[in-house]
Amino acid sequence: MGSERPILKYVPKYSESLDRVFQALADETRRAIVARLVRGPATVSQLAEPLAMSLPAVMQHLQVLETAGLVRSEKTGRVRTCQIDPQALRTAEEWIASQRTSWEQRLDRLDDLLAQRPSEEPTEREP
Amino acid sequence: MGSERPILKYVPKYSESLDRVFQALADETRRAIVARLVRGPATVSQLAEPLAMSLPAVMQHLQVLETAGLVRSEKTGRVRTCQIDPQALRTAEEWIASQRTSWEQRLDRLDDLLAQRPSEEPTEREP
DNA sequence: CCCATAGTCAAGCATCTACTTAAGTATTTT
DNA sequence: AAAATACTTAAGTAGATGCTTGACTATGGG
Repeated sequence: MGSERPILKYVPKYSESLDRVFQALADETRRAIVARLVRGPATVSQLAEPLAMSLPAVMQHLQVLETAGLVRSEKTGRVRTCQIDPQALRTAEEWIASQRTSWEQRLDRLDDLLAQRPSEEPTEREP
Repeated sequence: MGSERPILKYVPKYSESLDRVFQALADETRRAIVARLVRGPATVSQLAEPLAMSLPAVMQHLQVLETAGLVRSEKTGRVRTCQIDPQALRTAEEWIASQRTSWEQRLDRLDDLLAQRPSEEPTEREP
């Protein structure tokens, strides 16, 4: 109650695409598919082959990966060939990296403060 | 029936922790909490304040983040103070980076091949 | 002591997920 | 043309998720 933030609540909405990418990567099967495709294109059957589940299940995972923009695929004849699209992967990596950067910068500022004033009350608990 | 892989299917199981981290990051509210904590510790109420949901809902998100190892918290008196634990974030970043690296190495090898033999049958479905 | 604060616990509920099986539809291959 | 291959679609299901409300428990002032 102490603070005077705007009445309008901050409803996060700015990036559904990150939602989809992280959601896609949150499943081990889908990470396995990504890891496979990173080494080169593959057909649906090739992707399914080492996985302990039905073909339709694999297709559903592929759908999730495609919706997330992590994989693209193209059908030629009766064969669908899949490959990764590295852009979405980069987006996810960048979000994490930017958080880490903020964190590290903050630690640096903290170090500076502590170095300047060795016995001060820690600034930690938020102004 | 072309291939002769082992009957034993490859059941992915090696990293539940990546599951939990990516799952945690797959929600915009939780990413907002991480982004907030990256700038310094905060109490549960402070975290909840800009979010358009009930306190218990925020607690549940915090639970997810803690289980994923992204956040640690400690209760002093009646106040619980939360801070990020950057290690889990790094683990996720490293997984993504390792995939990107594999992808880039593969592209490099492909470039080499194409440079050596300019008019050969393409080894891949790749330009 | 009283009561506001800060957080917790427990149900309940509408979705969403990750599968499954069964039954298709195109394309080769023979 | 018939059979095999490579997906695709549809429908169903058990369990996980993201929220809610209501009741409850400590703590810290006044």
